[in-house]
Amino acid sequence: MPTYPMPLVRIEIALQTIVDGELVTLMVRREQAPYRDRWALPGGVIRVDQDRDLDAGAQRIALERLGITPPYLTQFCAVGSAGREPRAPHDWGLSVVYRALAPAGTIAPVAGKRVAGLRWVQADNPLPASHTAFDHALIVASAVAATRQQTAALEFPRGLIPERFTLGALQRLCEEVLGTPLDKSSFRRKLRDRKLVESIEGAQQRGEAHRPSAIYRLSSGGSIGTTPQDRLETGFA
Amino acid sequence: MPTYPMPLVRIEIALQTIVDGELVTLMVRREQAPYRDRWALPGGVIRVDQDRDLDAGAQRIALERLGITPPYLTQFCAVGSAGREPRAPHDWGLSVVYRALAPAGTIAPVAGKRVAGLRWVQADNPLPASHTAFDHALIVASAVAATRQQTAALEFPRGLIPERFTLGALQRLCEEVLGTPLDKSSFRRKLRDRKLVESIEGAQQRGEAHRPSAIYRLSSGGSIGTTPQDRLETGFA
DNA sequence: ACAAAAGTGTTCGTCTTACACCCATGC
DNA sequence: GCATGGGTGTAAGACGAACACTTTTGT
Repeated sequence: MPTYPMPLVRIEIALQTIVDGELVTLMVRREQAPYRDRWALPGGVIRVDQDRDLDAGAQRIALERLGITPPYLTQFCAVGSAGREPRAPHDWGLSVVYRALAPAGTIAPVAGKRVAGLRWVQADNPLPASHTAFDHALIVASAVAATRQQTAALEFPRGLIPERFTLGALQRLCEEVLGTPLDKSSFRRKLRDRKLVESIEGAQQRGEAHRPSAIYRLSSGGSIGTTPQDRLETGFA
Repeated sequence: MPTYPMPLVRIEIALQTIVDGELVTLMVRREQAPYRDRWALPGGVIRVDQDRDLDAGAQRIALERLGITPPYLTQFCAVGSAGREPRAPHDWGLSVVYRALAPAGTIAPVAGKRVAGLRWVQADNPLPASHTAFDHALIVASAVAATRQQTAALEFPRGLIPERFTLGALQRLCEEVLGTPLDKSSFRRKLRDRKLVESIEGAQQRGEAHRPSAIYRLSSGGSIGTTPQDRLETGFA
């Protein structure tokens, strides 16, 4: 059989976290054409000699470009067409987009290889299409919508949530992601009914100017994802 | 910059429809190694000289392999790793999986290029892993779960539903997809409340041995998808 | 008349929402 | 004491499941 020219395969990463009480996504300024000096998702080319699979490639690229190993990395979508990769045959590029989530303040990406600058972009104040590269503005908006939808359904996007937390902190986090206030009583009842969290024996948050709070963690069984990738990984649901 | 060897990029299609009142997925018998003679999703290699984008490639491959142009084709997930493509450098293959849906009886795929045989696989009676290729058994199960979840939420997977239908037929269709009976009154109330369907003026289904029924179509606004691809296409939700 | 499916209403229980209220702590 | 957030209870209402019922056709 003949061998056909292949697309250039890239991985892009939409890293989301909370900064100043708001959901933000990391974008980087491109150092090279196309779209030089415009803002894009951090990403890189897959290396078949280094990456065992797509997930491993995403981890490598996060490390190379941002100097971090995100705790939670999940495949989001793939976009591919002619006209997005001048280095490839027929200008044909394929990007597999990953979504990465990290708890507020736990992650400090630094500009790595071929990255001219970093910037947290607020979910509700996106960059105009004229300052962004490819269709990345659209992808960011879509990734934000996904994170909010998960949060609203209390399918916690694991990575965003610290190991140990108080219920108040968890509620604040959700409110920050969603950008809307939640009812305390309802929030807690849902957590209880669906057994999403479990209290850590004896642990207490003291020292604040108010009643001490119990410390919780996500319960192991809780919040099974419903994306194709989740289903594949868990052996379908 | 150096040019790296690229993965072999393929598109696979999970074509689903209703056969004999059951949700089924099409699989094909492989003519070539690897996994020769085992069952896999129909698919093919992307052609950067022919396919404008991934969607166009999926359409071309459906036509070449199955002789059909599915009315509804939506990206599902991407899987890629070393060890799944002997023809590629480092045995590295990347498959973008599409889900295609067609109303019962509207589609008659035929074995096309490099396809040794076709087979409808029932959702609740899947082929054992020992007879399937790659991770395609897992992907099929995952695609079935996605279709059922959409149906249960009355986010109709457009392609499965004919242009015009009676409410009874629509309910039967949902029951066949889900494999469980539904309550007529509840079903209709939901359709009404959420304005998912609209009746076609004056049209009636006559000639059956019972009361004639009104004819409906999906309302234009109804049932916005929530997959990343849906959001990208509609300019985010 | 009868079967068969269309189409509607009604009841009952569950889940959600919104709000009010007590509790424990640091200052 | 009092401000602050933790933690709980409750009444009103929305929603969904289950079931009974009437209507209209062809045979």
